[in-house]
Amino acid sequence: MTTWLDDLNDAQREAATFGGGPLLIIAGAGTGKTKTLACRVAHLIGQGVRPERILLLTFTRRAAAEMIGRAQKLCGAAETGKVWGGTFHAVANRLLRIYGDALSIPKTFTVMDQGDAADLMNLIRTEQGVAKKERRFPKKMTLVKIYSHTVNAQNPLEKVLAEYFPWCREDIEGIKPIFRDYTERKAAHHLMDYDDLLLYWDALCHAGGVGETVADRFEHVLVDEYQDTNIVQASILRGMRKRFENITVVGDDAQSIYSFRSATIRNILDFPEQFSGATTVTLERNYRSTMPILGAANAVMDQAKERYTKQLWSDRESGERPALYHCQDEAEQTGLVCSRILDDFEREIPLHQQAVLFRTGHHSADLEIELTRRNIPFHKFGGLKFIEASHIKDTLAVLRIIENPYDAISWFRVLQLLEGIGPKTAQRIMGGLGVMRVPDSGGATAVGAAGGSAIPLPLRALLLSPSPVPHGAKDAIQQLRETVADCTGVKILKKMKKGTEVTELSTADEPPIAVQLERVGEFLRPIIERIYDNYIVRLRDVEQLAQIAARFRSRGRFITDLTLDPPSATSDLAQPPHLDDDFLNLSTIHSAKGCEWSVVHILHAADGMIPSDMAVGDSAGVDEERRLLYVAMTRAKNQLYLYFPQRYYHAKYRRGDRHGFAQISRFLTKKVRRGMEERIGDSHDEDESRHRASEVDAESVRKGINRLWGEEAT
DNA sequence: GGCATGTGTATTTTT
DNA sequence: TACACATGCC
Repeated sequence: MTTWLDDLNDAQREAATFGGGPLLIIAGAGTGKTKTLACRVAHLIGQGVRPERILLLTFTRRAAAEMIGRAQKLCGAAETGKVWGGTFHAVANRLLRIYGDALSIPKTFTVMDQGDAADLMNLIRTEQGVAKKERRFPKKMTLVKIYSHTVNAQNPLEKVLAEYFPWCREDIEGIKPIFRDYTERKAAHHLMDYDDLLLYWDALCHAGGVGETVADRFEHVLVDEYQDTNIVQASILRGMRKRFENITVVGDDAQSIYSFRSATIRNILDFPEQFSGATTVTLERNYRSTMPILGAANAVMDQAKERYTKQLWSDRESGERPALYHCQDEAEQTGLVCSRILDDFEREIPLHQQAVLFRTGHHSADLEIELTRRNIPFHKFGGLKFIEASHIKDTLAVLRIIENPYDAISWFRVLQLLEGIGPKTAQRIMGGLGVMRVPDSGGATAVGAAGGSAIPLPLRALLLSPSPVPHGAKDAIQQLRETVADCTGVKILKKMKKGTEVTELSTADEPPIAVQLERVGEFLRPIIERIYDNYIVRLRDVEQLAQIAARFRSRGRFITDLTLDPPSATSDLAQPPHLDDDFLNLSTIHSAKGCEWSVVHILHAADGMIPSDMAVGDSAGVDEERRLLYVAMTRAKNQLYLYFPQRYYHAKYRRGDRHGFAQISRFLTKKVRRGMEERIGDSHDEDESRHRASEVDAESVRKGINRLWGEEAT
């Protein structure tokens, strides 16, 4: 028997060495889920399963890489890296590029992120003129959300509107044709949104013939974070398991926090029915947190009406109780967090063992400023991403029209960057180039089979002919033309034939991708300087993008990888990573999933923040916010701090006054707080906060006095 | 008609 | 901050 199995407890070992057939592992927070799954992979390989016949579906690429790495260490097999690991979306992309032919999907399809989807939605929305009606029509983002909900939950539009978007119910007749057009256009322009990746994978594995081929590629399928999968994903798994019944899913219903992405808890609850003969193993022993932390987290979850009963326990009895700080306002919260972090750092807890968690990306804005001021280095996960910045999208759009010249969204974006070209002219030009014309053979091979030498139609048209361009934009178009030519290795030759000038194209090898990006950067520089305020930073970002690109073999891989697995922190881009650097972690709670730290700080434990007042409309929303707090609390190993700023200057609370008083999060009930140590965040530790305290106005002084005999803001 | 520019406003979470 | 919408300019 392999010795590493001795490290596992009984339940973990049962799961890791389970023979075959469907297996459901209910794994509470910190119960060694990753370890168990990694051991299972190692065990399977040890049993002679070929690594490339194992499919490991995780929530992020990072999680897959970590598990495969751990498995490799355990079983020592060099080829462990051949395990297919990644997110559902990334795996779908990989399979569709191999087997897409069967569904007439062109190999060079472009993956759209949510922003791209919104752009396309907006284009159609404007064209159909629905926006002009007297009623306010749903905005592009709302349309994308409605669409995504509809297809991901496989729910009729009417129901989705009634249930999640009741204020858009009357617009249903306007929405229908937009969605129809949206679907058609994606096909015509070789575009796939995130939902398509799943839908086509589902179609692929349920198709006769090719479906068996795809499914038989894998002997074992393992799925992590199963509580956050949706109906389509469950269907994919059924399709993938028509012959081999070997499927393992791991999850925790108490940590389901992605219902906004149509994840349904039913998948995990109904697993035994969907895969008959399933064995269930429950992991209840928590190895992560001290008992006081676990007790507080359990007390939060005890408020939930419906839940899978499992009692997490830990033998880590010692340790402080979680602390709840009542602060005057956000400034005091910021000061306290900084002091605590530095204190712990002094006590030799490195920064990377500490994390600050919050509900939404901008909740950390004030803290980020202060951290920067005090020279405390940090990485931020979640929130606005590098890739979503408009100048980065501009850069990628140029690459994308070269990669997939039928990508109308990217053309539309790029053309409008040129001075003198707005939406109308852009569309006219696109018409002239033939971007809107679907290649005749209908897709499967039209672009792919053309091979390296032939230039796809729209590019050819751009390089050769002066399509209808307003005079003012002639120069700009010429710049674009030269950029595209340089990036594709095409030479534009002007020759005289029979007295008239003829333009010819000669193809050569494409320059390396780093060179292409440099060229695109050159093209964009004057544009970025013209249209954006803080262009210096943005230009630097574009340069940084070129650095990342250099790591990729092909332009296509680079573009797809960036949309499917965007760098989650700006610092992911720093290259090469300095391992000895110590960074504090800032993260949205969603992005903190699966992580753990010695010390965790949770900001803004106020009603309206956690739970977010966007989510308190129905009880399901409130339940999910509660689970969110639970996830945040259970990230902590040794110390947990929560902060409740009582006063907000936010406009939302403004009612004739400059500020408003908040209420403490409804989840921090008396019972929960009994397990915590409540502290008034005053100025015992630092000059800084003493200084702040002296600035408070009379009202907060009275407030502060009241707090001394326990009266709370209500 | 179509584009550039200015003003007001609403902002969750992510593949 | 980025977007939607309105106005003014060519």
